[in-house]
Amino acid sequence: MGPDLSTAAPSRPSSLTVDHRPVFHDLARFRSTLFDTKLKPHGITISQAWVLAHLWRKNGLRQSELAAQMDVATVTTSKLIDRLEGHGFVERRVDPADRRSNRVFATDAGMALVKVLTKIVYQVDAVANEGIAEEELAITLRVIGRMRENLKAELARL
Amino acid sequence: MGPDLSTAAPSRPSSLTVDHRPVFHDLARFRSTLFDTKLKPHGITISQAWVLAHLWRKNGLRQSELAAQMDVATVTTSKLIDRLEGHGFVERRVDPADRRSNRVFATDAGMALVKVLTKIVYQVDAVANEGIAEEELAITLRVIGRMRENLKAELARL
DNA sequence: GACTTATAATTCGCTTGCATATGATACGCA
DNA sequence: TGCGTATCATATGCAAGCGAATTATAAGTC
Repeated sequence: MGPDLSTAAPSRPSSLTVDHRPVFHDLARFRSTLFDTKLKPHGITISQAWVLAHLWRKNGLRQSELAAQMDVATVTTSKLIDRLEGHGFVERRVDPADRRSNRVFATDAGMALVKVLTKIVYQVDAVANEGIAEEELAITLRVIGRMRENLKAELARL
Repeated sequence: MGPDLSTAAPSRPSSLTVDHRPVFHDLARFRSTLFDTKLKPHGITISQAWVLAHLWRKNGLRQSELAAQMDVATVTTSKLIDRLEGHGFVERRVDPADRRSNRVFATDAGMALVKVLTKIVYQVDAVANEGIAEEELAITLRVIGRMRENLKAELARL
């Protein structure tokens, strides 16, 4: 006889409280799928689009800075940039001051996509937030942010 | 000049409200990483563990039923089961009543891992929920669940 | 100046996810 | 009975993550 997943009553709410399934994981997956569907006509994916958003705020970031800002491994940004570069949304230039580094610059076409991303974020949020009270939505976003920080800190500690 | 991501003030809270980064995606990623770290000594990943949790509730599910319950493509379960089977946590038996189907059965070793999973879920939640009021946590979990349903419905509609 | 150590990016190999195509079996209907 | 259609699992190929190993360059130390 295994642990009783169906009647477990934790002292405080946990992710199992919802329906004993990985809600956070599912939610992120569904969001990504919807984003990718909406972005497909523009030739990018949601992960690639976030790279452009970072470059929009500060163009010419080094790949390692990009990785740090996105909390992602450098190898991940490396491949994202490969694809963005392949479509002409971004270009790599070796940093003359440090020849190990690449500076990544969004092209005009790349910059234009940030506008598209912003619009689509609101579209996806509109779908996701349907039927949720504004007050509770605000609480949720704050709590989610805190959870991310908690987990990030724990992973850094390991 | 692109859209002003830094000062956009939507009429109601959106995922951009937090810090203009993909919080939901980050959160799921961090959770998975932490889960996989904790599960590694047991020889499974979090995705594989959820398969076992479903079999714990009803052993002998068909792969397509498993996929439907997990809201995942059948090809995904197929490969998860490959790996679980390779480690002896699960076994496939052709359904005598429908020779197209496989019935998937968790072994004793597989069943034992569900207990481990449950414990680790509470551990990860404990980290994630640090410093969050119980009332707000409850609201968040309910809201997250609703968001998942909203997105799932939209994806089904497309 | 030579040596060691640290950092930047990439390559390789792995897991999870998707879409699409294929082969095998089941089912419905004429 | 047979034929078309639907369903189950898998094969293939792609994107996004990760860790570990590798190469090139910088930086610090003796």
